Amino acid sequence: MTSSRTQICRHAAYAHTLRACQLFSGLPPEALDTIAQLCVPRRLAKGDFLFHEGAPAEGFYVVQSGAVSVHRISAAGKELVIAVFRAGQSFAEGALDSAGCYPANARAVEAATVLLVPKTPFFDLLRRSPELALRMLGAMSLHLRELVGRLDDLTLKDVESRLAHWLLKQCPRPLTDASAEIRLGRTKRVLAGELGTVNETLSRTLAKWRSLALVRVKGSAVTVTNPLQLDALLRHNLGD
Amino acid sequence: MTSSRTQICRHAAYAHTLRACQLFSGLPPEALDTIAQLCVPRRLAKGDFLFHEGAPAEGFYVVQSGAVSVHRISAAGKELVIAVFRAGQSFAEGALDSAGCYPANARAVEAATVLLVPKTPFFDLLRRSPELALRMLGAMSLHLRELVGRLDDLTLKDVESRLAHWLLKQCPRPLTDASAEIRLGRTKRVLAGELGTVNETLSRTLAKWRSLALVRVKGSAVTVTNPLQLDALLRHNLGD
DNA sequence: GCCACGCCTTGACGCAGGTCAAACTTTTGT
DNA sequence: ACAAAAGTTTGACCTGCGTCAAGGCGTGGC
Repeated sequence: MTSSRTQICRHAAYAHTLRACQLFSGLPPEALDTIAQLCVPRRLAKGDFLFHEGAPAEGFYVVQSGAVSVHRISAAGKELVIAVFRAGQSFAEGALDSAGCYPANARAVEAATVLLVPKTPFFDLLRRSPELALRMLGAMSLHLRELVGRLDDLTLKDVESRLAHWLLKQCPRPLTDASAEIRLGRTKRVLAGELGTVNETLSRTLAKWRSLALVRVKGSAVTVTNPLQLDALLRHNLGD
Repeated sequence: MTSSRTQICRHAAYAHTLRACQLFSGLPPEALDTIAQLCVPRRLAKGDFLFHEGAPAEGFYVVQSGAVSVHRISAAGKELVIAVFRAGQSFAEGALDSAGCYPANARAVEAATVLLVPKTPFFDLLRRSPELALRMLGAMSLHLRELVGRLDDLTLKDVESRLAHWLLKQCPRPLTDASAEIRLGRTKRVLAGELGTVNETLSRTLAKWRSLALVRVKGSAVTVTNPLQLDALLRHNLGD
């Protein structure tokens, strides 16, 4: 039957995606296959929601391609970006616990394909494979760390520092004076959101830096003329 | 030998503490005993550090009594409280992963006793007991949720709303007009820290509410005269 | 080509709330 | 019990940044 053949072919592709994922890399092939059997693919156009806050959790996800933003929306209608996940990353592992509701929204910020790993069967798998469970623990621990990082990004630094920090993270070699062009890959309004501010403030900050010759801006590409200088500014803002 | 007797007695006490902990409650007694065997007690005076950011992780902890604050210190020397843990709660489960460094500091905000569950032997236990691993996953997932909650607490609301929200969480029956006395159980400075502000602002907010007869304050006890009114104020702050 | 719509930029303005300082109160150690 | 230390309150001040509004720039439709 061709259908079973395409089936097998799909599963092989899934297994390949899973192997590329931090969470599962290095797992024995048969384990990957077992997990691949469970996976359900989801294709998302830009802007599509994968799930909403409070919706019953079906499982967790692995990104095959594109980008998915996990965020919350406040009562006042403002959006807080918790994290953006790209190919090879997994998210919503927290959905595995009993409560069974997603605590945030997920929406594709660009066209994306993801694999859903359904909760219940995966749970059974976990029960039988401590090794896998340990990996899940590792992944969640990592998310915990990143979340903590985001927390003090948002609370301990002013907008200027956050932007400097973000730009330096994108630089290939941040601690040299080699100028680097950075394609934002998103609208400035969205970037502002990720940094916990609004586009006007972002614009002003870039304008200020432009006048100091720290950066050059052309459309949605920012050239950091001298990463070292930017880093110095960052340190000065914090340490003083 | 008396020493072995006191040993056994200690372990029994540890097991008791563990059972009282969300993470382990309902586990079969022999499992508790096994874990209790591993535990190392730590006694902390107020202000003592349990561990520092970047220190090699020895394991995770269960609070027996008192309170421990997990926090980071920014380059500028400011302190961000990530969470405060009290009797029956466990923390630093993230330390179990490979990296092996604590990502934050832990300090007793009041005199406390905690049990250290050392990483390596507990890891072996996990490897043999999927059930236990699943519980750990649940616990971490919970922490993840709380952290997310903290994230938008800190970013989406103003201080007044955060305090209102916090007080309402402490009310036994938040959506009635039954006045409730709330013992803060911590210094106001610490509470301010947990809310992401400073004591002056906290003080001012309470003063404002006092003048509106929303609360009465006596020492470190706050009486919410009418939770419904406070809730209305909260909704107004957000929704409008 | 031209219009319209969305983005980006810049200026003006207001305010929540952090900092500094000074007085008062409560807790703690001896 | 008393002094020292820590916590709390209040006032005055200042600043980062969010909001509103007005104009410029780029892109796609027709």
